[in-house]
Amino acid sequence: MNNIIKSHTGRSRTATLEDVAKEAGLSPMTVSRALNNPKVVRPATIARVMEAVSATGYIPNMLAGGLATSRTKLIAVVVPQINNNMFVDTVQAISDELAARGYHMLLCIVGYEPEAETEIVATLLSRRPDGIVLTGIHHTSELKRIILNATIPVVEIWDLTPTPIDMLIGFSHEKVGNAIGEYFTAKGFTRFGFICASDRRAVVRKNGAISVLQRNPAHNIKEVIVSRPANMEVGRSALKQLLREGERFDAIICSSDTLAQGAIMEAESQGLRVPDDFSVIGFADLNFAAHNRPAITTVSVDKWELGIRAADMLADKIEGVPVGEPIVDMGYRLVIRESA
Amino acid sequence: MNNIIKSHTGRSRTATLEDVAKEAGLSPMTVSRALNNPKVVRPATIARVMEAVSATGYIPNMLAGGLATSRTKLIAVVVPQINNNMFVDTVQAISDELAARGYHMLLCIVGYEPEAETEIVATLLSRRPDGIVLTGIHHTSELKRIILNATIPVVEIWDLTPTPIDMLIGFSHEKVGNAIGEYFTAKGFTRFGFICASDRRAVVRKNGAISVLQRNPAHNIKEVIVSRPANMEVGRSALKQLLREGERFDAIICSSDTLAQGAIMEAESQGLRVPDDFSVIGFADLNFAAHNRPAITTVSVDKWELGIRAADMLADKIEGVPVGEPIVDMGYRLVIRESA
DNA sequence: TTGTAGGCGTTATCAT
DNA sequence: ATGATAACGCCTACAA
Repeated sequence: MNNIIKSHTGRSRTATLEDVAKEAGLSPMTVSRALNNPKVVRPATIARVMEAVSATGYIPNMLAGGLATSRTKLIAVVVPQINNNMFVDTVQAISDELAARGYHMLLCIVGYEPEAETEIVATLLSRRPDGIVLTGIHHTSELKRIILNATIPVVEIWDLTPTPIDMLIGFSHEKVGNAIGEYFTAKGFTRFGFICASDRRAVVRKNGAISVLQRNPAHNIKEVIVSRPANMEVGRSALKQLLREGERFDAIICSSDTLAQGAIMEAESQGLRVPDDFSVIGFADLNFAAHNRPAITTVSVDKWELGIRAADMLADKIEGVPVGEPIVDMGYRLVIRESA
Repeated sequence: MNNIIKSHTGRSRTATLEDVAKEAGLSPMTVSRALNNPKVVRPATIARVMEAVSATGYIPNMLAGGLATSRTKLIAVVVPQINNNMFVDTVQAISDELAARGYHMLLCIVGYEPEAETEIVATLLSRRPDGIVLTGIHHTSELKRIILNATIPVVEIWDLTPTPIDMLIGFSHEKVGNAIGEYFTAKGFTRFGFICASDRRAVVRKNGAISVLQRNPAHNIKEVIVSRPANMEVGRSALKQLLREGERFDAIICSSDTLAQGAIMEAESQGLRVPDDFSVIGFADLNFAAHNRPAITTVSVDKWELGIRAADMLADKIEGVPVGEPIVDMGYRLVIRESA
């Protein structure tokens, strides 16, 4: 198969619609229609086109197509991190669903600084994506301005607010925290240690829990804020720190299952037993939580479904399919296992 | 700021170079140069342009730019999965490095079937990426044909072969297996259980180990091949399966640290001690391996550095910077900790 | 240092 | 059902 076209300058280039058209003895426009809107083309013609396509090794140029139609079939996805287990499921779900609907995913990993996010999104928009997924609800006003100006569908994920930029799917971090607080209040616990990542949503969960725990006058709370990444090692050393001064706890409340796993490891390495000596609770129901020893009590959110639905909301809106509620509360589930 | 331009049809559109040019009283070409090649433009002119840019809210259109220059500043990255901990570090490293060099990342998660990969890469090429990262060295010949025809720089990662498509950075899975086999041979172990993921590279590692272990006539090997995803739960149930018939082992060889962690959990839940009752070894040195109880003995590869260098090789080649060796062996390191 | 003309590869629109 | 023409927004190449 000879599918490198020699241009008149002698340089080889990749085949274009026009090359295919020549090969098939048709006009470029007919070839374009055969490829994108076959219903309106005679079957025999389509066959000729297909033959010419494989003869020339034609691969459509979506830059040109996008320029002509203002539709790129590109979705930009902006997340703070992917190597912390929190967002990978959601990202993979978004990717899967978008692929199934004929979109490609431009993935941007921007860290936790709104300013960095703003700068990167501005460059992203120069790709003219059909839609954009943003993590969280806290963005610079500059970012909001840029996005609104681009008049592009947006889904914010992983948080909740009555005033999203456009669409939103997530859950209330404050209520997650409240639920944890209520669970331990009901148990009559009073001495708490928090191991909290230094990101905004983790802090909201922590404060949600504290606001409930404080209703009990006997409450006693110690906090350790850990820097990212919130991995197991960090969980271990945070617990070490909490335990250092001989303090005793009823429960250790961690802002992720990874930190909880680390805390449990550290406890056991100090000869303490979870939940006998104290309880440990995590967050997110990461894939190991149910199978840890002890199995980790946690608050579960359906990260996969969240991604699927975010992708669908976006694709629906782009394609003019009526989107139901633009604000979706995915809820959460307190999953009681062995550790608390 | 009034930055929505009304076109003559009355519809609002986003600003173009021409809008900026009008605003600044210059030609579009001068604006383009001020933005992309400021050295050749008078500073005062640049200032006028910048003012007009922010007055109009101009965001460059890279579709048009890419069409004109045949350079997109886009890199396609193709990986089988991201939610198994194996590839996330590498992907994030690639993303970081590409961003630093002014590229965006089109991420495709294609699973483990070469045919699916082929199909998706074909659609990817219609974005005219400047380069492409492929995971592994096993691709369909169709894929190779398409890619060679596109004459686009390629880096294959996470494996080694003398005959890559273009460039390559990775390590030898067979040698990783050999190293594990030799380690246990030296210990005089003879009874082995393998917990192996059903992916091609994992199987190569396993066979690399077995080929060494078999030199000892007394060897005794049981295998469990687990289906993806290779998470902790799967590791637990695989060990359960190995132990079911009362069989005893000297070592359990797992194709990832995640499986190893699961195996250890299961062992302890059955009252067995690692490494007292048997050793367990993993692979990849995932972030929890060093901090597990017992700390997991594993084979470490520098996943982050691999990603950085893959991105750099690609960017260098694209930009005409001389790339050194097109085939880079990242090597591996047997990290002996507590579990074996 | 700045401007003009033409083309990158596709599709919308109007014509046949 | 198919074709011709004119955008889409930018940049290369040449001109001033």
